[in-house]
Amino acid sequence: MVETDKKRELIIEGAIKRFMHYGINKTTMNEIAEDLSVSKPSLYYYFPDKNSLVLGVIDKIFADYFDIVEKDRFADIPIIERLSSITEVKHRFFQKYYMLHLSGGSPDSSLNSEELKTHFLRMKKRNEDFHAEIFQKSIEKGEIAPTDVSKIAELYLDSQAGITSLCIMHGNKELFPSKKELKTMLEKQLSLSNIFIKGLQ
Amino acid sequence: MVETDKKRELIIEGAIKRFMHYGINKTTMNEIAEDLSVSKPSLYYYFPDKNSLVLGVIDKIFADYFDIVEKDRFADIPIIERLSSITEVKHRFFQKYYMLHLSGGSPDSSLNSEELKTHFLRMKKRNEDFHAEIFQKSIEKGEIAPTDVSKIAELYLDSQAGITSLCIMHGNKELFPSKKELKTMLEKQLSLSNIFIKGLQ
DNA sequence: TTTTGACCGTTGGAATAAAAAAGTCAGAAA
DNA sequence: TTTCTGACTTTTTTATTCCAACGGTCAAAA
Repeated sequence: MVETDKKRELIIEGAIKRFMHYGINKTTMNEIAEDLSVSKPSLYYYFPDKNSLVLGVIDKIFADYFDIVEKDRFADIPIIERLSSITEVKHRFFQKYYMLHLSGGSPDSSLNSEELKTHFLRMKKRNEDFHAEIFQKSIEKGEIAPTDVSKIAELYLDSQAGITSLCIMHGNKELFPSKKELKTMLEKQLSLSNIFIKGLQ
Repeated sequence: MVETDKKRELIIEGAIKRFMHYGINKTTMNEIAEDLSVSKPSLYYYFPDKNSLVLGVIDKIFADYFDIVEKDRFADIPIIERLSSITEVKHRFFQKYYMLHLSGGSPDSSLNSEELKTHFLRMKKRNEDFHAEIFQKSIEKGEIAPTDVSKIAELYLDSQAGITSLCIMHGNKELFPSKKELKTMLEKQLSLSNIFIKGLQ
């Protein structure tokens, strides 16, 4: 069983490599199989369908994200620095996995299953809870005034995601946002984050 | 000449009615002409092409918007109330002209000419200048701390537009956002606006 | 100056065919 | 028994064709 999990991990990593370069829709199960020097049915032995594989990929990416941002969960860091560092992590992930279009709410996929959507909502919820906790701790430290941390966390994340969304929409219709756009996007997110926190004091 | 302008106005108003209901792409020049009980070449006598007509329509809508929001430009109103009322006006326009997809940066149009884009940028700039002025006056009144009002106006408007953008993207893939989505969108924009202003104090 | 019927070149959407992808299965290999 | 595969079927995507409908023009009438 542990061998099986290892294989699943290997497949997911292989899939990620392809997805990062060509996106989910432009990557076929055959290509993933060939990369790993196995047959397509082998893939289907470990994943019942492409959807499940995509789900596995997304799970791994989010797990990596949460691993990083939750690392100093209990460290005593001013909330402004805390959120800035999270924004930068998110920015790295955004660039790295841009081709998967994870920021659009649903990934680059006609495999636009309900399963995937609910999964996304779970991730969003987890991120909101995580941020709510940050706000809660900050309130207890007296950095910011007491509020409904759930609501505020949602609003904060929406305001940040909104900037990303704008960047994607207004972007040149190229495949990839330019370095310059990415830079101004990050700057805006950091500025907005700082003003937001200040507004909660 | 003043007669010509009147006719142009009439055509624009007729076009707006169709655009509001069916969007720009799904409205034909013939339909607009028939609505006004004239022939298609008559339209082309007043507007060289559909692009120009669309441009006229957009100009009118934005003129209406600026007429309303700039009305109490010199009134002594607290900035929070000021921006709230602007947000609500914008919200009304967003709903009313939703089918034209003016919020997406470029309108619902394969007529996606450069002319149109630059025009949009001009409108955006004007709105930014207008908001910068509001921030500037607010600084002079001592409501908020001095800052780079241009930068702040841009960031403020991006944060608001970002929420709209999210609402459009995440929305059910229906033609029109639901009443509920619209309501939460407005609430988020108002909350964010208030926090933003507080963050500038 | 303004308006029109008749006309032309282009385009976008429906329909179809062709290609490629997802997914299955009986059976072999380990 | 668990893992894997070649050969297969079914579904989806892409390419192609075609035609109505659209944007746009023009000579001539009002």
